[in-house]
Amino acid sequence: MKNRGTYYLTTPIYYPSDKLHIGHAYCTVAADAIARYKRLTGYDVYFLTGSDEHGQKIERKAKEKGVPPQKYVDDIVAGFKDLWKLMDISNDGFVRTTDDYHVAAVQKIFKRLYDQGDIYKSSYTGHYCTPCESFWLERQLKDGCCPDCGRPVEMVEEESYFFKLSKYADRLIKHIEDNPEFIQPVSRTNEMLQNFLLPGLEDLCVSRTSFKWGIPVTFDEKHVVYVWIDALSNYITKLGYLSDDDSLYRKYWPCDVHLVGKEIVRFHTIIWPIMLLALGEPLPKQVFGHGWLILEGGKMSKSKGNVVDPVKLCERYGVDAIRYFLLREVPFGSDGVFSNETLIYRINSDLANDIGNLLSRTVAMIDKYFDGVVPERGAVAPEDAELISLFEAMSGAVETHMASLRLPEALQEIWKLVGACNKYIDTTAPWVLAKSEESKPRLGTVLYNLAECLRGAAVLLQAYLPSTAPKIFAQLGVTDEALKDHDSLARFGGLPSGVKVQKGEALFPRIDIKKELEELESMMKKAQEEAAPQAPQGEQEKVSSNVEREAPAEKTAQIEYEDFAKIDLRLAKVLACEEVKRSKKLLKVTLKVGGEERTVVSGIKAWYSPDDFVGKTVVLVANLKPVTLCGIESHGMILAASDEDDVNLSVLTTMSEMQDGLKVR
RNA sequence: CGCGGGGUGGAGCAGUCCGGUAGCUCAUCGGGCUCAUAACCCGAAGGUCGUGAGGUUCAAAUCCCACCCCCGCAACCA
Repeated sequence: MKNRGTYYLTTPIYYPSDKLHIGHAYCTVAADAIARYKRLTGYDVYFLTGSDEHGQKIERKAKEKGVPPQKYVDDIVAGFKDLWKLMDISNDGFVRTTDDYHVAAVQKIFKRLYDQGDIYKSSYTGHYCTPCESFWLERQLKDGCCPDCGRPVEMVEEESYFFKLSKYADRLIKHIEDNPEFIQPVSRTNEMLQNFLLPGLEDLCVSRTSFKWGIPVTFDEKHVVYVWIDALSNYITKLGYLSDDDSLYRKYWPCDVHLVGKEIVRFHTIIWPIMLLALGEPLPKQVFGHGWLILEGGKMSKSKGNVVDPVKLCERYGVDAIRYFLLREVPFGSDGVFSNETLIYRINSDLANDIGNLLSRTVAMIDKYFDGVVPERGAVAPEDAELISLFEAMSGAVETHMASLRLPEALQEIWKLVGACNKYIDTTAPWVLAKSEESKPRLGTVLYNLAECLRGAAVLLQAYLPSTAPKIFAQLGVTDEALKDHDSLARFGGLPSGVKVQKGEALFPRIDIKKELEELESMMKKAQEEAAPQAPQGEQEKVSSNVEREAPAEKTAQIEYEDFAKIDLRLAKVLACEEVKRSKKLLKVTLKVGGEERTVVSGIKAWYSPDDFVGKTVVLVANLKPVTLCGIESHGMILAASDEDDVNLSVLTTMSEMQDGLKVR
């Protein structure tokens, strides 16, 4: 096989605050298919995935569980590795940000950027807004006051290190403009330029003192390195960057593709390249932002959660069925829909009906008419020629699509041949040929052609369905490794006559969709009932991400009556209500509370129109700290009840008419 | 007027840059075949291409204008 050079690709490193969901699986399976394809076509591939293990959220979760953070992440990351093993992921490396080499390299990178003046300490001297609990940079202030609430800010000392993003912005803009391939799909390029790069970048906060679970800054022990430098640099630390042995780095960098979710394109196309520019290293050739798997019906995720668990899906339908679905269903650059129904339709039509059945009928006929021995190939009839040219065009067509990472289209090319074979059977009608001895040679040719086409499809399928391809080879009696090689696709006719086929199990059993959906339905109900008492550890409706270190919801503990009494609940009458412009969620409500009039901003626009409200009596948290939302100061909070997914929401009111201003207790 | 993407037969999409028979997959209906996993093959029905009896043109899904709706990102569900 020819050697076409190196190919380095990565997935994001996932955050082990929870188990992985189908979206992570999607990204990793896509990367795996690319990696396998590149290996198949003669590249020296390095495929990296991993885990991003630091941060406040992990620290907190570990504490809740009562285990050290390291132990906590060890357990979850073990689960990551199990999943990738289950899903036949062929990664060459797995980077953990708690690994020694990573920690050491990050510290060196941080120090280096500091030494050369790209990272500087800025002790936020001054601009803290107590009500907002926010620090502000000098230039963010409005007339010297908090840009959020407009109050004066206090001078408070809270130090942090900053990275001078703006210093390299011009160079990055030029690079992006000169290299249209850099951000894919191209539509994202505009988004990055227009929204972030051209308006001007803020310097980036790259250290924290508010938590400990991170990589210490060597020259300032109070600080740990914040997510950006810690997580993004994984792509080079794993290759030995700044270590004693950086041979992998020298071999594989710059990266060919960073495959990332569209939500983190920004970090990978702005922060990461600027880090590399500052380090004087070459930029990755491409950052590809894939779409999401959207769960059908939007936010019904938690109820579906148990089925969207990739482990459960693989157990139920088989790894390759799930891989196929993921690779086939999400179009280039946009989102795909996941539902049990679409999944089962895909499995049935493409896998069971088309390719599975094709193999089954082909092998069965060779069995029946030629005692299981692949027959000789005779003269080429016109309908054969058509099939053969399709075969010979296939690998090129797949290559074209793979070059721009259009995986669904690549698969479709293979299925074109599969479809043509099914039609070919109909046209040639082997069962008719079998009736007379004189058409036996023709029958042999037909069956040979079918077997050879299947072999060809299987060669390419090694990249996408790594456990199915060998099954096809086995049934066709293909053992010679050269016949599994990509080079063998250039010319039709590689399969030798005389080999024995081996009828086997159906590749993909057909699923009875009605029964299956009913069964899933009842499973779901059961799981819901079981899960009900506990806090649901939900899937997100949008999936795939790392670099998401937000504070989690706390469990509600019991409180004393005195605690409750601190809350001043009052009845309030709605005098006026209007929509807040430029806001999807907010209504501005004017309330009468006893003798007092107040303005409250409430996030209920999705459920109520202003007219619903005027004249109603609502319950107000009257002694809540005021905040500014969308430029309007809100004095208090209106109580409302809502279900888990915020599908239904109702504002609380009184059963009978009561005077506003009255205390609620 | 924050930035971007999108509205095409029942569903999901292609076609729009470079105007000229509206195409694909799935579902539906009819037929064919029997090698095969009730699979496969052929055919049919089904579309005012978001709206404006708007502009340009011999000709608009495609170009121009106005408006409506959806979905992301950003900013705020106290």
